[in-house]
Amino acid sequence: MDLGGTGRDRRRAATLAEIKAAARRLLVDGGVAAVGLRAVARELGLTPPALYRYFPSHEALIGALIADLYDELTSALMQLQTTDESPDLGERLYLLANGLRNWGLAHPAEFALLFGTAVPMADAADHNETPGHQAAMRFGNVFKELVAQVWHWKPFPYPPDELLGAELIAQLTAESEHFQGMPPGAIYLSLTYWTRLYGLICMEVFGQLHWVLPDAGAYFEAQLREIGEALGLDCPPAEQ
Amino acid sequence: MDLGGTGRDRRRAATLAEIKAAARRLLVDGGVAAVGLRAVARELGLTPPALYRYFPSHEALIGALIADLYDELTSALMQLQTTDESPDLGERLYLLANGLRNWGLAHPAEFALLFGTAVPMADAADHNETPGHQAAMRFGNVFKELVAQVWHWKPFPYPPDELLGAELIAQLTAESEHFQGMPPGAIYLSLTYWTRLYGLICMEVFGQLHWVLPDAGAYFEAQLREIGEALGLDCPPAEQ
DNA sequence: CGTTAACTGTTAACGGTGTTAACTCTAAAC
DNA sequence: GTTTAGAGTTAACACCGTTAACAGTTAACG
Repeated sequence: MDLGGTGRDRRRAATLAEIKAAARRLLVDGGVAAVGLRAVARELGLTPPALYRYFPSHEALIGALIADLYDELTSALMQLQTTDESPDLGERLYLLANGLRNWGLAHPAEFALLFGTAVPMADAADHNETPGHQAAMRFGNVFKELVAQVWHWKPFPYPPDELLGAELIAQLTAESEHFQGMPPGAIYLSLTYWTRLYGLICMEVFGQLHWVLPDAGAYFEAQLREIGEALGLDCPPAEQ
Repeated sequence: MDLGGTGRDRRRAATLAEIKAAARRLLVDGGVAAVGLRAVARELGLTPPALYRYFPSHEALIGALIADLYDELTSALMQLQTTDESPDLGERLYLLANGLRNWGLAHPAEFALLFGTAVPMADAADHNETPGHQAAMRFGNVFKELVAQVWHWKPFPYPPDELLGAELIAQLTAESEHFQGMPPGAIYLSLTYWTRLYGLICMEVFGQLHWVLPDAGAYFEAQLREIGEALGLDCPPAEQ
């Protein structure tokens, strides 16, 4: 490791990292609104226009921050899996779910930046190839791949096609290649797992569950057990 | 109705309504960021400081807009129920769920303002008695009351206490009075219904489902059928 | 080595925002 | 008919993202 060298591009990379670190710092205590171009510049003793040598706009800076956060979350979840030695892939899914929740609870501001109100009316069909979007795809693939592994490790029973309807089956079949050849009914159950997990964590982190449950931890555990059993996984029972 | 009278307080109420109408208009095409104090003033030919005769701050204006939107959504959902003549309360729940979804899809900007990234780090325990919060409570009560009516109309089977764990049961029991005396297990199922519904609609409206399902309508229908059956309700089958 | 070019940072300025203070005018109140 | 409260104005402040023109340093090249 030859960090801090005198090379010019290394100095550039260093200040670039400092910028993103300052942006992260401002994000943590102050929310998304607090990470402004001038605030970041002020944080490291620079004048605002200097940042334009590193990012073409404020939006680009936020985008880079988003991409970094996605990658950080992705690698954290992947490391959580590889750490697990047991061959029980269901347990890995359990670890992934809890890992995502714990990350969100530990970093609410970052979580809000990544998952709060994403593209209400942006061009969805268009090829928005922003680095943040690519990082989000890599993040989504972590779940996709694990759930496909779980399926091929121990195929779980899934609802019959008649129960889901022809249109939904058609859509799910089109996505089969992205799920390593899983049948549409199994993809449906996997999607249910993801949807419920995502909704639960968002509601808890964003505080929309506090007005009915003071501590959503026990509720989350119960829900996780429920959706885990829907995938034929045996989960740890609730402690009495 | 004596609208448009020459009274001074009536003139005040009229311009107040105009302000909120302009804010709503800006919100619809442009998102939350577009509804600025100066933009609203510009919209109705006033100078920015004039608005301070009606709202103490920009934040208060947004708050009033939020409260109005909550009330609009609440009354829309309540009217949807009272319109239903049939004694099948399960169908009313189905109507409520679809009504919420349709409102979100029809008014994505308003939906994002109400349900996107709410209070990531705000004081939750403190008595934040903003009009928006009160309106949100009234909105939540629509679901609470209907689900309690459904329970007393046709009690549905619920998971045994041992399966949920002692801690969760304790929390749910504490909320029993808000659910008209429903047992904790039934409250748990009701909460599951709300959680899944909320998560589903948020993901669809915010476009976080497009990258796997082009049209989430069929998926929503299937999920609604699933969580409806969990409450012992017979839902319309999927059309083939 | 000396010159040139690229890069990093600066200052000054523009238009935008929310907000305040001081002032004018009009319409209700006594 | 005088007084008073309210609605609206202008001017200004501090902040924001962004751009243009300029200075200093540092690498590259003949």
